Amino acid sequence: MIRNLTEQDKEHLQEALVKSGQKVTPQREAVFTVLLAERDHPTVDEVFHRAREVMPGLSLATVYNCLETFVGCGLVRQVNHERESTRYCPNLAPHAHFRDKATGRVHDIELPPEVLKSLRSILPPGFDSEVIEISFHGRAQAKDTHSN
Amino acid sequence: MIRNLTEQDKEHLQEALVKSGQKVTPQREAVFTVLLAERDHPTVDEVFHRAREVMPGLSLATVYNCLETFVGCGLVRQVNHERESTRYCPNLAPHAHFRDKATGRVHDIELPPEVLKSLRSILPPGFDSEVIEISFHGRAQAKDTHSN
DNA sequence: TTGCGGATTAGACTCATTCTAACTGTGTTG
DNA sequence: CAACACAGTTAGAATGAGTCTAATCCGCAA
Repeated sequence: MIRNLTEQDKEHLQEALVKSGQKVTPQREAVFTVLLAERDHPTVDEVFHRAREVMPGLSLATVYNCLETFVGCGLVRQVNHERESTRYCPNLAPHAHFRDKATGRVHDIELPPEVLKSLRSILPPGFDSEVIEISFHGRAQAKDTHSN
Repeated sequence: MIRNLTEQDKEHLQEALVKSGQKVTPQREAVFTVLLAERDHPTVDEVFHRAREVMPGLSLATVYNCLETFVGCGLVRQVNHERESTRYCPNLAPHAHFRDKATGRVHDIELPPEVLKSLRSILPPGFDSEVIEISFHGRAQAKDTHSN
């Protein structure tokens, strides 16, 4: 179910947008709401269909635009797996992704700072990395209350 | 320059193909040769153009087929970065990839077993991963004699 | 020599994403 | 108030990596 944004979420959205010189619009609120409602790493198309239930005139192009904007101002992360459609994830804490071979679902895997550090340490001198992406692919028999 | 396969490389190719019930063909040899000649993680298109210099009639579809076959029998790995074209890499040792923001080049980063182990350890029970992909994205001032 | 099956081929097709050009809505300036 | 600027939105066209299809090729076995 898509519920409304909490005051806190709204502030978060507004702050991030305004900080990077952009506006809060109904479409952006709708898309952001969808992302927070079900943290299951939806594709653009999934976001589009969910958001349409709330805002029927919304166009696919706008969903692409909104998501790009959010990525640009650090509100959400893109998750790519092989060449499948890009998915979006509002979890900003450093984490890895696990993609279930059987269901296709993506699960967040917590990434302890010391593991992150050991990863950074394998880079030879002269290599300076801003982004590290870690993705597992395999099977999960998890009961999965929440795919996050 | 594209030089011929060494005897060892040929055996490697033949063994892997035959083991999974497939044949050595001139096209497969040509594509494999290209991959080994310059280990710069070429895209399908790049492989196609390089291989054509040696085998002008070669078709793009065949290059796709060959590469898929090689991946299937464990001769090469696919490397994906965001939604860019898939690249191919004949380095089978466990390693991470570093993608240079400035040049777009992909460098292999050695992955020590203990780091790999610590990565595996972050998976909650019930998660069983066959493949781990690690990719860095940033800047490298490396002198780069060899992008491998 | 005929037939079988895997491999190759050109070209059509798919589909996520990007681009384009028109339009909207809001705020600003004269 | 009218004209304008301008970010955001929109529908639909365009792009391009990858896949599919159907015809052909080729080596080998009967």
